[in-house]
Amino acid sequence: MTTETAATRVKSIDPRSLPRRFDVKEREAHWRTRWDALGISKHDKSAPRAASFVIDSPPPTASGSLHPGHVFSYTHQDVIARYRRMTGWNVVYPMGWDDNGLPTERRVQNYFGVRAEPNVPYEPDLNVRKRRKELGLDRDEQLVVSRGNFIELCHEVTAEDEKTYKELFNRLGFSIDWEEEYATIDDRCRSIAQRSFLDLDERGHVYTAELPTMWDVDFQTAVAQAEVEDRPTPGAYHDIEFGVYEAMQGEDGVPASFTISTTRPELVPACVGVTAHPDDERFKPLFGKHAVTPGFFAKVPIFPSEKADPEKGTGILMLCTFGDDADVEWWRTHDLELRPMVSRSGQASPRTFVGYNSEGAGWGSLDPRRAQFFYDQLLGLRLDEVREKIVELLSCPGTSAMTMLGVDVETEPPLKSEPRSIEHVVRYYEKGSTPIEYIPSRQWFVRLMDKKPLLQEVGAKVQWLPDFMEKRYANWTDGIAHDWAISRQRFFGVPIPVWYPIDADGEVQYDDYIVASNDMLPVDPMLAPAPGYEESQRGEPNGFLGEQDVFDTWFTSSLTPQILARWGENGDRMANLYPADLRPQAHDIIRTWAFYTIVKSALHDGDIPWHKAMISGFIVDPDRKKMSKSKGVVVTPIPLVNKHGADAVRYWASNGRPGMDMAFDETIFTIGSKLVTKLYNAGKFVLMQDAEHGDIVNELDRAFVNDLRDTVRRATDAFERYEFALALQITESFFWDAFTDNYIELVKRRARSEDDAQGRASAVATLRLGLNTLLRLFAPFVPTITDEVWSWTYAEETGYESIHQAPWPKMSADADIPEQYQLAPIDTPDSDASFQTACRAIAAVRKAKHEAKIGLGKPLARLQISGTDDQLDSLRLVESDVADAGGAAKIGYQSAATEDGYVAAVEGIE
RNA sequence: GGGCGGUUAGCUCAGCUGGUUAGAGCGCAUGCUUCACACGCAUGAGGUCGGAGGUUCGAGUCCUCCAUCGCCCACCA
Repeated sequence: MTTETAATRVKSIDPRSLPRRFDVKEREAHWRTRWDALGISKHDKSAPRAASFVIDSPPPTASGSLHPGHVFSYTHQDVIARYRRMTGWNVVYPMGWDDNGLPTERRVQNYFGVRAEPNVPYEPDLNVRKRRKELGLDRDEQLVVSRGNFIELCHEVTAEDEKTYKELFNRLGFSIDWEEEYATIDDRCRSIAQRSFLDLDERGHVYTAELPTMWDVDFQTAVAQAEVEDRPTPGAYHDIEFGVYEAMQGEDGVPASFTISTTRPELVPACVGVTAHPDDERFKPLFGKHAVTPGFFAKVPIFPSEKADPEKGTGILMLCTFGDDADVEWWRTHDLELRPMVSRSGQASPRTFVGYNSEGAGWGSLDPRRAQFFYDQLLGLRLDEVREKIVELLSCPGTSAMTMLGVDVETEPPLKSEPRSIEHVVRYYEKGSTPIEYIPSRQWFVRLMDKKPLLQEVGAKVQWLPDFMEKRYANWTDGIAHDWAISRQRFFGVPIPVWYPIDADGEVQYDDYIVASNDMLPVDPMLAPAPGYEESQRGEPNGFLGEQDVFDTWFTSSLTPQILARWGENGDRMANLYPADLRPQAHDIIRTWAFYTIVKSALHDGDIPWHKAMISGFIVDPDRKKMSKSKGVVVTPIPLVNKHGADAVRYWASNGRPGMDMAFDETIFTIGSKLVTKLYNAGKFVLMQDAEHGDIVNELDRAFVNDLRDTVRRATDAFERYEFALALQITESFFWDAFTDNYIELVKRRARSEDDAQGRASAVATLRLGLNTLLRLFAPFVPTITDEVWSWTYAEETGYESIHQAPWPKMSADADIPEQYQLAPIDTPDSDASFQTACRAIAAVRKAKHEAKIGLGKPLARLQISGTDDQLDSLRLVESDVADAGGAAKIGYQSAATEDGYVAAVEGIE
């Protein structure tokens, strides 16, 4: 762009004609439109990798609620993006929506009152509200719809939710390139997620298996380790007596019974073993023997295990299918029976008991008839109901294992005492409300347990900002205890692109699964037949079965760098955009988003997904609790923007340093507003000084420019280290203290002087250079007000219609900017400190005037300043400006021996 | 129990690789309608830098221990 063409479009205006107040809302709307028209957020698609700065921005969960944390971390990204653009980078700043997954499904369920069932047929043009009315459904009754109809409703809801986010992002002036918008459920992302699966399959990193999997019984889906959280939950210890089989057989020296202590009595029917610590003298005689469970009379092995804690409960415990992680581990290592009693919906499933000598399937019992009688009372009950019922049953002497000793023995109930209430920590799915169960089910997994060294190595190649965040990643990676369960029994997600052959006997051959070919993507195996089959063969012998599960949403969102770079598509841009430069994100999702993204890039190409990860903190309540978790008032961002304006909100967010949590404190918004006002007024004042400008020759001016140069250098250094909050602070303090409070006050008379043409021209030039430079330093933070002031004259003078197209101030000669706004080095051999000298002297004058109760603006009859001889020599260089600013005609000098700095003595005019 | 981070003026936070009397903003007190700005300007009060040891000529800054707050992980019988 040249000055000539720009000048025809941008006309300077007279600052005197500007309104007294800056109308924030009106001008912000104006500038948003302007930036769109100028295309400041667009990137050059032909630019080579080395010229581009690629931001792997986080796609928000569209159905999640907006909170100040979004404003906080997304502002950080935008500040970096704007800075990088000004420093000449081809910034690629996309935005996506993470819309698939459970949050959306849950919102649809609540919003429309529907539930999807896999085998319900699709209905075109279904009007849910009308249908509910027709059926006369109550508010809390769910309408059952097909998978296809449910997905349609999900799309409807996410489209609305995305609008809300987009509005906020636009209101805040984020310089997102909306041409690079994507949604994790769209065709492109579905293809890339499925392509990722095909590639992992080809490399042997995925497998399917029927394994005990963490399961949420409400949502009826598998969950991954990263989605699990611990919650303190009330529970109760139940002391339950088990019999000892060998004692019943008359063996000597073996106790007849022992008592375990459990918080999960409902799992007694699923008991498959008993264990205690090998060194525990109390139970040594029991090892190698067998226990008999109360009520169900199963004969289960008793074995020693180092993992049992003698201090806990009674020191001896029962193992079930499956109470927790440890049960799964013991089941695997000790070759125990499998007795799953919990259904996928969290109820007691139908089970048959058989005698130990019987043929066929069933659970072995020493007394199958009685076991079945008791178990049938539990059938179909939810686990919490099962617990109550079991407690009731075990309170009857008839359930005692001791009854197996013989009819003559006087027996007592197996429940030895009233349950003892405790609070313990229980695993929950983070979005669920019922504890996790371990349920054997067929799932897909990505092998991680053998990849830890690779993941550590790749994670270490990423530069983490701040650097200690790397330890969080390393910690999590080190603590991985399971492979990644990637299949979810949900609807609104990316289908897993596999089919299973069905043999002639109608058996599904899960291990011989058929994967889609690359040219089929995206594909839904529930709708499309497997390669080589006809749709008519679906579900038939010698036919195929389509996988009905979808991927975990992280499976797709972990591919955001590849999605931007269109990995494997027509128009693949991997060479130009991959790996990305910067991954900005919050620290709570290091274990998920950052971790899985590294998993993907490490497994696909053995390398990093991005060079740097900039981790932002949280917004916390004044009481230091995570805001999203607090029970207090939820602050939504749009009203904040309405109240304070985008620049002020951005100012607030910019004060948060990477990695540091920030308390939500509304006074910071006020400070931001004040800065905006000050920039407006200082801009008006400086540009009103419209005498001709000339060379910067005056001593004070040259020293000021040197300090300005120093500010630019420090702010730039801070930005290069991603310490934008520091850059802002450096700029702000120079603007406020040095520029408006001191420099402007020192030269405002000279800038209008009638008799010092050279000094006047120097002051005007310096004022304009100072404002021009400071505006550019502020531009990434407060884009509206800086562009507003820029537009008054700088747009025309420089040819940059928007400040956001202008270059960042450089310390060396800069051909991109008119000479009068360059910060070329200034040779000031003996007066580097002149500006500081003048500031200190004028401060002394102000203090003296204050103490003498003379108004600051009042003229002085006499002004005397004392200091050491050196100090006075230095002051002489800037004498006239200091005298002017102090309101005196001249300065009297008084030599002082002590180095207390300048001290002024003043006399007012009568 | 393990890891990480914080603990500096009433409040929110800066203090880089250790170096003179520890900084900012808000709040507070006092004064000023100075022709850009009262969403302003000026002046001032206010801190034994969580505690205890140690290294050093010298520590808010380094080391050790402790306390406390937060986050993540482990603990789930």
